[in-house]
Amino acid sequence: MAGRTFLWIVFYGLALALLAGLMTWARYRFLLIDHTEEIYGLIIGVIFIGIGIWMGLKLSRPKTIVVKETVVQTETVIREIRVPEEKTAKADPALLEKLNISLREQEVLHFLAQGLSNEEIAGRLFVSLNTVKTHLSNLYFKLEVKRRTQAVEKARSLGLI
Amino acid sequence: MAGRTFLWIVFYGLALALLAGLMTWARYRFLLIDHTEEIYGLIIGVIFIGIGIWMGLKLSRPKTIVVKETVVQTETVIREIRVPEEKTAKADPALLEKLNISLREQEVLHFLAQGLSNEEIAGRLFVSLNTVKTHLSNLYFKLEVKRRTQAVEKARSLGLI
DNA sequence: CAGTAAATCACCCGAAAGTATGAGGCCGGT
DNA sequence: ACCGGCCTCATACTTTCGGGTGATTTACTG
Repeated sequence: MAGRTFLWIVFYGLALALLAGLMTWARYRFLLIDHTEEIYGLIIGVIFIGIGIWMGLKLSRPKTIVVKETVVQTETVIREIRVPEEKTAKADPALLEKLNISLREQEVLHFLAQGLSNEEIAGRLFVSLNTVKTHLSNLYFKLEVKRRTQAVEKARSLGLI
Repeated sequence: MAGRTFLWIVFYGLALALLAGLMTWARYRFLLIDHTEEIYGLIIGVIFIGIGIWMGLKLSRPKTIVVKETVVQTETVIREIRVPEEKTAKADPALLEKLNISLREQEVLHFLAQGLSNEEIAGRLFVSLNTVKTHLSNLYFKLEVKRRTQAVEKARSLGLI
């Protein structure tokens, strides 16, 4: 993702230059107006923060996950590290598929089992609280449970955790 | 989500306020200088580029997700080590005493781990909902957790379950 | 290209969970 | 007899969850 980030920075620079030019132009254009600078500062601020946020969201989207041996990726995976397994070591392959549990849902489930709140999960996954809720709802449905605690129990008993 | 969006808005406001302040300051500070606006532009650019980059990095920070025993990450190598968290195996005797967990609390914990709701636990123990809540509160305090899911996790890692 | 699935997010609303505080009864030890 | 721990319950209030609905974007597939 480094390359992409770099590109974005370049893009940023260009945009900045453009805006600087715009400001200079505006200076002569609207010389009479009073709080020109503040206004343009605000506009620029808004625009740039907007760009920043949008950018961040864009960048954070592509997730890479490894399930079992399979690497599912949307972006570049630079390195993989294998952490020696201790236990667990079972039941994932067809089970997940059978239950139709998506990647995102797995991630949510994972954090759920750690006792994180929805808010915290949202933070970890860089998505909104509402999104987490949606994933959870779907997860509950697929696991046929009603509460998060039950979901954890079920997942545990199924070896999903 | 309301929460996060709200945060962003606040952040927005703060950033803009900061900017406005900076500009006002700069205005008096460099009143004599000619290219004031360019300087503003520069400052603004720097600040917001900073913000943008920070956001970009934060949001695109190599996330490491552990599914099963495998860790994948993008970019920088940050090792995520799964510590078995004590894994005290069994340990009930002295541990319970050490944690000062009473009988009733143990029972509640037991049902908690099954994914029962407070209402259901109250039903099983033939006490009121409020009583269950009280037990839970005390339990949370003794386990140093905030939520039921965490309590279950902790109890599990401590071998209380 | 239409259809579908996944992922994202929002808003509303009611239910469940959790916090804080107080209080009364019971029991064992000093 | 008093104290402290445990169990019980209540009231009041805040926060978090979960359900329901709808919408958009992206990507894959027939």
